[in-house]
Amino acid sequence: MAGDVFDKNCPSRGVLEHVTSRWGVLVLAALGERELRFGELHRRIGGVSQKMLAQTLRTLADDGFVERTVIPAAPPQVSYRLTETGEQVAGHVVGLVGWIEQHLPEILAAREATPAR
Amino acid sequence: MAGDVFDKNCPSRGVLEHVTSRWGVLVLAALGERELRFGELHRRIGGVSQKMLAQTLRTLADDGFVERTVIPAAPPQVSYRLTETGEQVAGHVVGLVGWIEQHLPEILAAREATPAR
DNA sequence: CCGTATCCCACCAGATACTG
DNA sequence: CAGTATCTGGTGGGATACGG
Repeated sequence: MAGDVFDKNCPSRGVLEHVTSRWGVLVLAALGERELRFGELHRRIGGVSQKMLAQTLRTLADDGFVERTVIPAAPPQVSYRLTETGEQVAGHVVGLVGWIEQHLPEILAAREATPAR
Repeated sequence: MAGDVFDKNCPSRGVLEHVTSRWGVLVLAALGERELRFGELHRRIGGVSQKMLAQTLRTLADDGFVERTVIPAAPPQVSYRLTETGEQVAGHVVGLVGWIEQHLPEILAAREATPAR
């Protein structure tokens, strides 16, 4: 009943791609810190367009990782937070991202060492 | 000196994209189990083309996560294994992938629950 | 067996403009 | 503020064929 990502027809592939998508990772990492509004997310995640942010939030919401809350007001406010399962995936993502940030120097050093190509 | 993935100009972005790329995740997960030859990787990771597998292995090797070993023989053998830092990233990736495989049922259930769009 | 070389295209994603 | 609409192009990635 569990998935197998090595099987090209397994639906876990899709989920994995949503989570590890270019902006998906960063959205999960950002929401892993705290609940954020659309505009806050937009500012927090450098370089993301409104279009891609909205699209990414939608697929993550569809998979049940993110919850969207509309606060009726003028101007309107929409807030995003992780669901319970969202917290769990985000935990793994945050761990991965944190590791990369920490070890960036040695990775860049390895790249320098790469001979001509 | 550490990276910041939320900064669009930080090089950690590039590393993150290599690691979380469509095939990068699966290569790391596969090599997390054991050292594998090119052909074995090709069979293990369903749906990957030779081109993308070679390309992915190259960028992961450049970042110092994977080591390529040529065994002179006829027919030639080329083996891939994780480096020490590679073991560490792969650990996080394996954790993430494993979580998704385990919780696939509830994620799919959440999708079903998604109203019309 | 382990790749590289070419060709080609879908679609991901950016830019810009517009709306409730 | 929080999006959607439209247009457009770059590139990730597939198919096929060939070479060491």
